[in-house]
Amino acid sequence: MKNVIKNIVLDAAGLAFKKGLLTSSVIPDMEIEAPRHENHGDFSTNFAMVSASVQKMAPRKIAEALLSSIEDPERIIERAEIAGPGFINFFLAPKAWYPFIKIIHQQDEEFGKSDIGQGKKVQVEFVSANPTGPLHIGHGRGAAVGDAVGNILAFSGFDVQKEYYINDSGRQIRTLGRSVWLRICQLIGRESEFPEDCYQGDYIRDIAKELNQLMGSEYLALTCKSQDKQTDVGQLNKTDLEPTVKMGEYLLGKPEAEAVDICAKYAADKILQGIKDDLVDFGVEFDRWFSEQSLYDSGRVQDAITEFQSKGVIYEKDGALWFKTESFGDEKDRVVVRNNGLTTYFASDIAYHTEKFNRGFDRVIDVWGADHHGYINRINASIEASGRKREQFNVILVQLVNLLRGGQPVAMSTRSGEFVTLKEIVDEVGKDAARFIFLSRSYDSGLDFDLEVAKQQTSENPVYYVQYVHARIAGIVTKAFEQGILSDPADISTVSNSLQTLQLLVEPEELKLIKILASFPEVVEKSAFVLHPHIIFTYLMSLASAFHGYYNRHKVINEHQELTLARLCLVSSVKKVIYNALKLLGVSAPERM
RNA sequence: GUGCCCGUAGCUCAGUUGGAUAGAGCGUCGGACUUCGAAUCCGCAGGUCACAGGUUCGAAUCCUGUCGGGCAUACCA
Repeated sequence: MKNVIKNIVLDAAGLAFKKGLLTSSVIPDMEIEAPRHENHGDFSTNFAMVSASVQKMAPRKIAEALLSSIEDPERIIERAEIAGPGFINFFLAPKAWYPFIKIIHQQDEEFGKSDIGQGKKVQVEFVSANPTGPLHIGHGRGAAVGDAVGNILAFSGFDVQKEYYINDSGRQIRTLGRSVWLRICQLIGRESEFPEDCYQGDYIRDIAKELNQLMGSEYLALTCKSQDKQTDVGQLNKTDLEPTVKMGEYLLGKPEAEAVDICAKYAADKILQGIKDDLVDFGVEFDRWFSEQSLYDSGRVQDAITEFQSKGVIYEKDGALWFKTESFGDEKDRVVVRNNGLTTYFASDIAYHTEKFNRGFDRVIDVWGADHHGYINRINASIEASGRKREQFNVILVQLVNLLRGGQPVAMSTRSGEFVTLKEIVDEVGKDAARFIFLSRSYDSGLDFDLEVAKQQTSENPVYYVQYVHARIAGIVTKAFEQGILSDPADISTVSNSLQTLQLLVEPEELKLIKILASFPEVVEKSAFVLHPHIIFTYLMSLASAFHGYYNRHKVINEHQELTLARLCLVSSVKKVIYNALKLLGVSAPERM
């Protein structure tokens, strides 16, 4: 609709110039927007104000010239007026809006979809938590944001791939192995200290216990099974592993380094599997799980370093290799290979991001916790150094989540291993409530997540407010069938074709509802453009509010047959849009609650 | 010290490519169910948009500075 108005304005400007009412045919960037206040019309443009300097005329004079040249054969515009410093406000005729109901019924689950992405390949990488422990609430927010952004972009015509980067290489994995190994040692009665830098959580004990009890044959079965996975749980010298020997005893007979290695691989695989399960329960599915180790195995890390060396952006100093990130806007240069010969994480990150673009993505989006913001500059540097444009890479920084219970902060400490996991949260409050709350606020702001509020089935909890609309409408439609008003589900969409019937929808609340419905595609587009899913949340709240207000004031099923049909048609289009919007956020739309 | 994010109603936050009288939820108080689902609605009250300058027809929005909060500042991962 916005575009329709824009074209009318552009045509009018051209005509006004032709008629000599305007002095210039130049049209500056103008805006068509839906004003905040209803008495400012359905749409408003600042055309006259932004044109003042090129036209060398007063804004109001320009507005008058424009209005006198407007052609509107369809009579979409009921009236237009000049207001304030030179705004032109358009009030649309009701009949301009009714066709949207038809469009919604026709397009159904496609309504809101667009092609602004033009099929461009976009990768959204998110969560990517180290497989050294279960996901916690912060990962949950990142998961909800990344998943929703991916959905919104896909709905907007991008070819989206969702990816999880597994940090399955390096020291934290060895630490993981050591942690499990030491717990096994404790289990089998061998005195050993448990250092502070090891993972303290109880899940380490559980894994240790499990691995310790595993028979050789069971272990072999597990490793075989995981061979087809992308994560490498490791090659084991299988020849000397007795099927009937417990793994604990077996490991005891091995050199410690090897035992730690086996523990690391077993634990990482186990934890990763847990992460995958938790994400599935949270409604998040990735297209690809990408292993950091694979970058080393395939030589891509070395290739990336060599490539940058040949481009002259990597140099040697103090026995280490440095990437000239400072010349790309970073505070200082960064080490990629330490003087002990080991690569830093940055090295594999460079290789990974190079690899992403080599896979053909036009655009790469990373979702990170806000505590990683210091890495933006250096990854940007690597993107530019590899010949890509900085605009092709976006980082979404997700601020921290404060977990509360009844207003009181829930103590969490990674060091002691005492933290509430995502799984516990999903188990307690449900996937829908958790996701909806995660997406309720801009990820630029910290978020208070109160478990008690998230559990409440009251108006304090926004997810029910919106889902209730969907269920309520489902209830109304069911009722209409029971009363014989409808005999076939197709009846409703048949009505949507009848402008004559829809014209019975004259209540202000009805027109307001239709206008909100009609704006959904623009809302999705904006959300995709700024990569902010909470815009969909805000939209859902206003749509739900408009519906509830309407419902409490007017009867959908009433004594007038045709009006009833028109209203059923309207509310079922509300239901469809609620469904589509919730789906973008990964929240279900129940028929009954 | 430096960099990034934030500062809007009592609380939690929308408002972000600059627009007109700054919005919503919660909380307070008062109303609405023998009628389609009250997990709902209606009404009242609540503001120096942290502060001070600047940019212009116009600033919560952009720029500079100050104050306050969070995060980050490794040849750690």
